[in-house]
Amino acid sequence: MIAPSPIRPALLFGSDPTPGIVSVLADRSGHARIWRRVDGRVRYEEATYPSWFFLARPELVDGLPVQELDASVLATGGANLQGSVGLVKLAGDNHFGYLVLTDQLDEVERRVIEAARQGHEEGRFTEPLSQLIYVRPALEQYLTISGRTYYQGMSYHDVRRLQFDLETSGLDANAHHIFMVAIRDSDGFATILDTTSMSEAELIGEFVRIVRERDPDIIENHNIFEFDIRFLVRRAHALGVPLPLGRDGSTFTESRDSVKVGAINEGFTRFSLVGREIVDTFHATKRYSAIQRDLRSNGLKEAARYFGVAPPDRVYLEGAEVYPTFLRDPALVRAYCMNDVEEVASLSTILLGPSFALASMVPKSYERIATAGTGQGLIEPLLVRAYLAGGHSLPSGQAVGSFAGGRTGIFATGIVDNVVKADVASLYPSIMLAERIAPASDQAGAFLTLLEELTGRRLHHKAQARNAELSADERRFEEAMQGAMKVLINSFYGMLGASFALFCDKSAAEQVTARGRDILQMVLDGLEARSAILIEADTDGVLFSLPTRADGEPWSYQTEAALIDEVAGLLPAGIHLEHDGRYRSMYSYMEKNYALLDYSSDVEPTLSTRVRLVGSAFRSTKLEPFIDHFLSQALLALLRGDVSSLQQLYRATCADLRAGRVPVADLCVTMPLTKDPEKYASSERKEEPYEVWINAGNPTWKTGTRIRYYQTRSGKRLLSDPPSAYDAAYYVDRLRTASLQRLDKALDREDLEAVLSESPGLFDPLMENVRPLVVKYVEPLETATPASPLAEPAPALAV
DNA sequence: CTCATACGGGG
DNA sequence: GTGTACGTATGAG
Repeated sequence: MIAPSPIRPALLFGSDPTPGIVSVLADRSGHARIWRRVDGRVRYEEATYPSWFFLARPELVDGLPVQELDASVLATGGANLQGSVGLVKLAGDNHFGYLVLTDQLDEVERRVIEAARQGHEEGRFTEPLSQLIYVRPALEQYLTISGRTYYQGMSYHDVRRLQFDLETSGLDANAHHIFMVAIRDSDGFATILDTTSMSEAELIGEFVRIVRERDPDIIENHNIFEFDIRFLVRRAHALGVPLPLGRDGSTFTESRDSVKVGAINEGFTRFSLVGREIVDTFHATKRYSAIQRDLRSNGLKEAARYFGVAPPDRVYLEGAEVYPTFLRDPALVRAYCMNDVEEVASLSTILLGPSFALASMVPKSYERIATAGTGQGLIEPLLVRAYLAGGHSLPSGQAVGSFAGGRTGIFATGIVDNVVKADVASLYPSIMLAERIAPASDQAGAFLTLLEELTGRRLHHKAQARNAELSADERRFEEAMQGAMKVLINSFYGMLGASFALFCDKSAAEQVTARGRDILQMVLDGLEARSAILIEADTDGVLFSLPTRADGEPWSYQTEAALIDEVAGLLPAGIHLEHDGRYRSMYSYMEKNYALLDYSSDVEPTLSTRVRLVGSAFRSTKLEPFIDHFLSQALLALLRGDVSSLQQLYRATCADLRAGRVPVADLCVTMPLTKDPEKYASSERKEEPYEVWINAGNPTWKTGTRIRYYQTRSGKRLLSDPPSAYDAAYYVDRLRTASLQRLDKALDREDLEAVLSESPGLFDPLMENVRPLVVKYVEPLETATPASPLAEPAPALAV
């Protein structure tokens, strides 16, 4: 545990530093149940607290036993209500001018809603209910008014995290069964149960016993909500096995919730346990890849490889192969299943660390912070806590509508060398601080105070994270704090433009983006004036290329940094331009779609580690594997300026195809059958995967079945059927079409067609003479993205 | 060509 | 009562 800092601003962490809270359950009658982990042991405590809500019209509590209270009771978080309803007149003239305190929230809220309905009927006021009362979930009420948060003084190593993974005979809990479960936790426990030595019911019972014995604070897996828990609950119910996994012996509860992925809210069914937090690395992965566009799939295996945490001897099995493999080689599937939970443990360390640290600041449960948006999800609860403690009236939210966003544009496509990335550090927060831009409704001045506090503290934590005098655990704690603060700092702007956020302010948001566009333009002008070739700009950063030096020497980091410093000198005070990466070359394909080649590739030109494919155009998971592989190799050759290699590669691939040397599995597409047979039959509309499956003599299927098939001369054929010769001409054509499209911007059209030819043509250019193409747009394709107010600038996750 | 619909993940 | 949103691939017309 980390001792609380002596200067610990309540604005950021809440006023009560009670350490070690790992879970809380609060009800609407003012009872809170608290689990704390102190020195590794879990203890249970209870507390009482007043429920609260903000109110716009005091007459809505007329007829209730109202007791007028002074705002000073709020600072101490207490009020002795004893059945009465506390009413506090708040300072300032924001919309919600009153705070109501009660220990019978159900009854009081019901009465207020009834009074509102009557008021509407009698025409005394017309505001919708949301403009009359502002009420939060009970758990947030407890944390907000008590000033407590989760995980004070804890590092990610101080909580016990348990990962479990089911292996099943299929995806449908009504038709399939569980045959294996792997369980591990962050304190070194690991075990595997399977049906070679017990029944499915015994396996579930044993799983329950182990989880209760290990008593984890956090339970994790990849797609745990949509798959593992749902499947477990269904099978346990069918077999009559109880699942008392909560800390009070209760079982899962279900609720509809949503996870914020980029600008989007995705619905999901949340399963919850009393006293424990449940988080999903699938959600975390999706949230990451919505921002960082070079993760190609959100699947566990792909994500683990991407973050470099896949064990070197990792066992890979196709989903459909898992159960058949278990029947003949259970040991192999045990290894596979244990690899899964190990990867989940590593992924959550990387992706959920910032959410963990945020939970020590924001008055919400960790599991909800892990799915929350940034503006309304993180900043608003901090401001509401500050307003509540300060006894200040609260503004109400409204629809914001669209407004002009960041400056984005593409200035050149093709293959460019000597590429540098520069970006303005924390552009929007810096603008808000430099220009003192805050919501007009922030009468208490909390917005900029918090932002300033966070900016200063983050630098401190960042420095401490590199302080060699601290222990490894302390340094990890410091790193997590600075990462969490970075997320918060980048979230302030998002709240301004978020419709129905209490403190939203369209005009303030517009001021920020307008100033941001001006500043980026200054950067672009400054770079161009110094002979840089602009490639692409997006909100707060720019990719540009430097022309080959007159003396033929390569550019060094130092000269690039000096150039950026020069341009930085043109910018207003408080705005910092930084060198953010350098690349040997780049293939600029479309806006936000490009490939980058590291300088280290000169030494070691290997594929996967040296070429970074960014953007959805390169992401398509539906390509046949051999095309996907070819394109990566082709891009590597192009980025190295080696057109002959590209041609050789193309010809070799075509020759392999024609000679029947390409394994059929590399030619297959993989498609899911997501509709059940009845639904497909009634949809009237023919879809290839279903037709292939039916034509192969399969009248029915289970939903979720994934099939793989390839093209033969006589039609599509399933990989699982007896093998047949594939249609080489078809695949040569597929290769050519896909390559012509993806490499279109890299070479002149005629050159590209000559390079991608199977045999030499009469008028073909010599490969030595084919030069990669660069097209500069005279009129830069400039845009001020019609702002989706929710598309916040990437709150880059600290990884 | 344009328009409409389904998909992302888990065994 | 507001956020069923994003970008892409496929099939139908």
